[in-house]
Amino acid sequence: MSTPASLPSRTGSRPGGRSARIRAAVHRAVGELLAEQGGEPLTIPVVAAHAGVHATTVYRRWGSVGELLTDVATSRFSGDIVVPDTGSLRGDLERYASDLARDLTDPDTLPLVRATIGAAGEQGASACTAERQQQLQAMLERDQARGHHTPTVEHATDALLAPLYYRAVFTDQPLTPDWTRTLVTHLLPD
Amino acid sequence: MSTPASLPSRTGSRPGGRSARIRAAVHRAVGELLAEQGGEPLTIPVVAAHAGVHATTVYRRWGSVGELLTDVATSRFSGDIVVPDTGSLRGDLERYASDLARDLTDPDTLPLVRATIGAAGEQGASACTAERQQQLQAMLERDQARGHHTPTVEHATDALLAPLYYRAVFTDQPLTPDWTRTLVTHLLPD
DNA sequence: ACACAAACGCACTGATCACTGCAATTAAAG
DNA sequence: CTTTAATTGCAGTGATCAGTGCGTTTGTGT
Repeated sequence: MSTPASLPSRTGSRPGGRSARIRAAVHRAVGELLAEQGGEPLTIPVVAAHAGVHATTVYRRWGSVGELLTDVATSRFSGDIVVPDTGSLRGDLERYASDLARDLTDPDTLPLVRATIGAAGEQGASACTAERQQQLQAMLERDQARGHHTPTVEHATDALLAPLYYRAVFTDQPLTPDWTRTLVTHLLPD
Repeated sequence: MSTPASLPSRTGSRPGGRSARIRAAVHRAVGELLAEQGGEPLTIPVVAAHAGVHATTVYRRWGSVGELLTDVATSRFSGDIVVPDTGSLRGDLERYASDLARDLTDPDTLPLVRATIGAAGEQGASACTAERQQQLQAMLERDQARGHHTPTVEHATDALLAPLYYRAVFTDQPLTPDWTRTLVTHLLPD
């Protein structure tokens, strides 16, 4: 899945090779096209042309726009947010919710999420949120290991992830810092 | 926008006319095609053929798949759930959340929501949730008129609508009755 | 019944899309 | 350096899509 990092071969699949460069160009093209003309249907020939690559290459590597968007979403939404470690669960969650809100506010993010959901269905949707779920679980388990009373992953998902994604995807209301703090407060009333 | 209901003319635009019949057939075709082959891109010629209508008609009446899906979602998600009146806010919300959960669990609903979001962006997304927001607000205002301490629409949206839609759209977890009741309990701890 | 307007069916057209062999280039191994 | 495999570029194909002009049908008003 990911490129091996400890292979100092002078040639080949190091992260500047041709294959990797094309992949990056296509990913960038998808993001730019979605940001520009968010509503219009994304097709492979258009993406390929905008990336300076032949459509054949895109067809062979990704197959369909759904798989392409899933791939773009997976790499776009992995590693972009780090799990904070402030010492307290409240601090961690406030920081994490704030980071996630900023991420979702990025003008490029929302069109990508919407297009991925539309073209790749459940697979695409999980590509947008899979890592969030894991990160949230990591923070909760760490707090539980400290011997605290910790809300379940299910409850935390309902109280934090769900409102953030819902407001971003389904409404046009802004994801303000005050509001994200309120979400954490409702989850942790103590 | 909608057909006038108080015009008892013997002919014309009563709800069985040709125009209305075609509209219904196209709407039904969209639903069936999305339910069958949820992932594949929906095109106007395919919808028209499946509805037994010529593609030209669909192009002229709706213009694009985005507008068509927005129209389908709007009529599909309006009037399908009635605001309950059990006498207490908790009863109303539990009933309403349960109805909404059942609605979102319908095999035809989810593909429609996802496709509409993908093809019509923010406009499509709001077509799926606009009425929910109003209905929730109606229940809250009615309770407030009784002189009770009522949560804000914002809080209720975060605690009910958001988890329901998030779980349906982004995860594969089921929307069980127990879980929906838990959502209401977390919103109304008294 | 008649005239008028609106909506639909039909037969097209240009453009784009998804896809397929084949040659050329590039990367990896001996 | 040579060999071998994988990836990409290229040109071309059938199929589908989006859109247009025109005749016909359907609905509305006089």
